[in-house]
Amino acid sequence: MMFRMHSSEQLNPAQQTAITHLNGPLLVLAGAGSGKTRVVSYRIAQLIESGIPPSEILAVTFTNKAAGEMKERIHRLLDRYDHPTICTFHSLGAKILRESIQHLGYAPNFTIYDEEDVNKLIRALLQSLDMKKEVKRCRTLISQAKNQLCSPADLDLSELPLETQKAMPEIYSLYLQRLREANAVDFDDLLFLTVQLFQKHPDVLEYYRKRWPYLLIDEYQDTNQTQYLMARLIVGEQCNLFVVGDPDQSIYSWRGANIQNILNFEKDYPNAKIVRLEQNYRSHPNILDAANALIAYNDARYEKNLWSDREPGEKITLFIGDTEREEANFVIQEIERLHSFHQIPLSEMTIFYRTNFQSRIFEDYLLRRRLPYVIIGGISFYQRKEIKDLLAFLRVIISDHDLISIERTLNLPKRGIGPTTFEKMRAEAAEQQIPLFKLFEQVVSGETTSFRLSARAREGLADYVKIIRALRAKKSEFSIQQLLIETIRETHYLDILRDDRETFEDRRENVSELVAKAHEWESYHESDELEAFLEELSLKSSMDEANFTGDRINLMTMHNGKGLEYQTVFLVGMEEDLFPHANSRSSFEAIEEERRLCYVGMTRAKDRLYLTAAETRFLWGGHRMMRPSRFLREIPRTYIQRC
DNA sequence: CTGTGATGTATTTTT
DNA sequence: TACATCACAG
Repeated sequence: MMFRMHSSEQLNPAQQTAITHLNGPLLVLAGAGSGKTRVVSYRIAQLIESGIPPSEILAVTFTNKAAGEMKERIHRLLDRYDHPTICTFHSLGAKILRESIQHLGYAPNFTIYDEEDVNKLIRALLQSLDMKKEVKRCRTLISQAKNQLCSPADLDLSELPLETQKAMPEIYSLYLQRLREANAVDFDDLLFLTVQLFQKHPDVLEYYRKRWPYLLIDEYQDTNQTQYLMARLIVGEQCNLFVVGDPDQSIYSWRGANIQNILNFEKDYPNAKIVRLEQNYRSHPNILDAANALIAYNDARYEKNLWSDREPGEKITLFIGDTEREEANFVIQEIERLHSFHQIPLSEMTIFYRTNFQSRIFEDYLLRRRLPYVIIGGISFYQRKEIKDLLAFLRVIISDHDLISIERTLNLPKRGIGPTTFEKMRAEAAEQQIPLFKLFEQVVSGETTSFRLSARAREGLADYVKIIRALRAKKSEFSIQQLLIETIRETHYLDILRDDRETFEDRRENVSELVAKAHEWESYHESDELEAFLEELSLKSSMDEANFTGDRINLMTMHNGKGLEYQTVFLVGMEEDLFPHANSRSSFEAIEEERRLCYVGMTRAKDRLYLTAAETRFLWGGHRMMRPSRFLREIPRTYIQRC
């Protein structure tokens, strides 16, 4: 092995086997804390050392954070080489579509719609069908259809009201039509359309097969049907597929992840090799054995025996308070105690909860005790209204088609153009088969007279068109940052914000942060491609924006905790209907997934684990009696001390 | 079209 | 509890 390895990073035999694997399919079953990221990075380095050009290697992750960490590791190992492609599934889809989407009849400057955009689109569409209550359900159904690569007709609609069942096919096709009209794709399309592209155009597929003969996939247990097929298509007959995952950490089935993908790997790839990483380098045996005992209650899994050769460590502390206030108070006291008597840094302690709303009470107590903390996840910077507004302007600068961004910006500031007028113009543009913005220009110039507008609306529209045109004219000579500043000035955006005096200061700060970010992006990327900038931002999640620096207590959902580790972990709200969540009660599979989530939470802890609950809790607008979570019963008493 | 106030209803997890 | 949506008036 030519690349340098730190002596502290000696490899065990199983890791060694995985890393030196060269061709053909390999599944690495990597238990929690077994050195998974290290194995993937070393394997990439090993491939390169053995003469494979870095450009022929593609490594796919689920989060930008994981991709970033992997890149960093590889750069450390092999700084003198070109880098392989390391990205998330979604950005891979975006990259491929950016290059080749014209084969599917879209323009390459397509916009990526996020959840909010999609909601707006569906709402508008359901309004015309007089079923606006079903927005959420329709969105989920459409998303499921795309994630499972089936038409909505193949979905199980039996649970739904009859009306919805009947309307679904129409809604779906209308939805697809609107997206095309807007030259936009949704999140699921980044994968769905990529697979369609591969299936309909074998020559295009062939190109990508040759480009990346070596494919690695991290967190394979979280792949959905579309991702599964995408991988299958890319690896082709050669099948140099290296996947890493842990079925016990599959926690995204609600987003379409299919745990069978990893459980059936040997069947899908008949000559597959399997390597098990069972030594855990993270946790004390007490914690690990407790987690093992819990997860053993699940049926759908590979048997495995994760072990650790560390000292047994402390027992898990269980605390059940009378109320959620008492629970929070206990947690904060323990944090203070560990911090001052055991010198445990605040940043090495974390509070994990099942649902976001639970963070509030802990925030209250942390604030009261003046302890620094950070909530990871939650609303992302890029989901804030003021940020979305400004980015929507930038999108309109790029695209004539983008319905949602036009709708969003058209009335900023107020121009007397409401939903009715907007819908009229949208329909007219669709009728004439021209981009919406083109129609605006025609209306303003008097070319189109097929419908009338109020004088105020006409004036407003003229103003809007003038502003967008002016900004477009400046696009090529201005940097992104300058363009952003110009947008803010032209639209008097700060004045718009000033209308709400409560939030003005915060929002103005966010706006200047965005301007700063644009500048930062440009200096880092040596590119002033507005399109690339916007694409990167639309694929950012709240997790990517999370700031882990500084000595602060981290608070987050258990889902967000995956992939992290802390010296001390507090798993709070261990109560039936909260965890496992009430919505999982009815299904056996759903309960198993909750149990896996608990397993993930527990195995984040290196030295200390606390499980806490409350007997009564303010929930659903009233005080409710809570029963302890079944998971508490499933963990053998020998590992637990009651406090 | 816009702004206000009241009423209702939802709180899982998110790339 | 808190926010979103809705109805109504200006």
